[in-house]
Amino acid sequence: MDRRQQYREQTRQEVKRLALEQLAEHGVAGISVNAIGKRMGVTGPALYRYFVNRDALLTELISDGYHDLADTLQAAVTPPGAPAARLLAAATALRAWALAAPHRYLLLFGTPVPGYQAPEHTLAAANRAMTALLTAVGEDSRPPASDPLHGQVAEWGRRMGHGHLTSRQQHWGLTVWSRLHGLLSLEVAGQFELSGIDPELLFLAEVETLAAWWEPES
Amino acid sequence: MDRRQQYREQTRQEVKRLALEQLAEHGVAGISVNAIGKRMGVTGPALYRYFVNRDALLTELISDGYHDLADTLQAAVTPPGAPAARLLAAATALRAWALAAPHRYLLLFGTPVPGYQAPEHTLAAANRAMTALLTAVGEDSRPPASDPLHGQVAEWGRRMGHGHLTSRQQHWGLTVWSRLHGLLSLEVAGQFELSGIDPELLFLAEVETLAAWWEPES
DNA sequence: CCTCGGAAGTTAGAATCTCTAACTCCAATT
DNA sequence: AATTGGAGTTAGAGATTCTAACTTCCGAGG
Repeated sequence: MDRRQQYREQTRQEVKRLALEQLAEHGVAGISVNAIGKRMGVTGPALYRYFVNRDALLTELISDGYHDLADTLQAAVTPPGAPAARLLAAATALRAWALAAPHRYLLLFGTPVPGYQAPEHTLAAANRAMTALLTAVGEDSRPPASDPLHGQVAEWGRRMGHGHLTSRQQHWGLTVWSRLHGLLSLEVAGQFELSGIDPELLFLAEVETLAAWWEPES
Repeated sequence: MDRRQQYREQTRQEVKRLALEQLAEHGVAGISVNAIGKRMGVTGPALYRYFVNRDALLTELISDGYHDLADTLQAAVTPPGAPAARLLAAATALRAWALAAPHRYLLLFGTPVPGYQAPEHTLAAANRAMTALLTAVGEDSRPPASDPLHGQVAEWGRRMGHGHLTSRQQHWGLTVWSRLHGLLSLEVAGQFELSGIDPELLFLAEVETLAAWWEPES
């Protein structure tokens, strides 16, 4: 890489780092090109050399976020173990990741950015995160189902590159994901704040319920 | 009510109506005081006679939203029936409500508005919605549990005015709520859009799983 | 019926934002 | 050494929310 390009990349990273700080402190609306420039000791318009506009910056933050989450989940499920243990590891890692930067979690999975349309590249990152979760789900000895739903899920899995799993496993993975996300998004949005209920206990109870899936059928 | 106050109230309602239109069309960022004024044939600053600031307007939309949702859920669970049927009714009503105005759903349960702090009045409305859902949950013949979690839930239920239900029922209600919200928030945020999976089937499958709770224990 | 107080609306403007255009300047490459 | 192009600057357009000062006008009370 060219020396110019190195500096350029360095600056881009610094912009994103500061943007994440502002995101953490003041939410997505706090990500201001002018403010970031000021923090870098530079005027606002200078940054338009590095990002075509504010949305492009946000898009890149989202994309990076998906990749970071995928790495985290992948690391969490890498040590092999019983499915229930892997699920617990993945769920715990997911929650830790979400709570470490709530605004970033919401940036990925909350209210979508108005004009934003996920580019190919981002979808791939999102898929990596999903695949990591499906890895945690793993085995399944149940007979395959053949609803219309399972057909759609199977087709989706083929396109996403985890067609080797049964559609039941993939559906189960989606269910795991949506249930964990349900609790996490409520927690991160502060809905439990005044309730006196510890969201962690709620979360762990849900994980336990999910883990029961692998116990012998009744 | 004074005639002046009548006009005033009428204007306030019109502002909120237009705000909801803009919300539906362009998201929360599209709610602009100036734009609403223009649509009403009035300059922007005129509206500050009716709402102290933009946040106050948003807050009122949120509050109204909770009340509307509570009414909807209450109506859905009013015809008595088997628990599973009531749950299906409530879940279907909730989904219909969310899909009828996705941006409004996100306004209530998505990324929180930056400076926003729910006023007492809003919490009461939110509680009404929760109570309607708990009504759908209804009976339970399981023995009570005594985790720390169930203690917190029971305490919360007492404060919220549904202390007559067992903590298990209340916990179950929270679970129902978070699972439905998990799927709905993903659907409303457009996460299933390119997957080829029909979110309704996913939703109904989850409702079915929830309904199985009332079947005799294994 | 008539006055008058206060509500409602206007314009002007401050402070913020994103983003464009034109310009300067410096450094690396040729 | 000359040139080219990237990086930064200032100026400014067009938004935004919101305040302040001013005008107009209507409903309520005498």
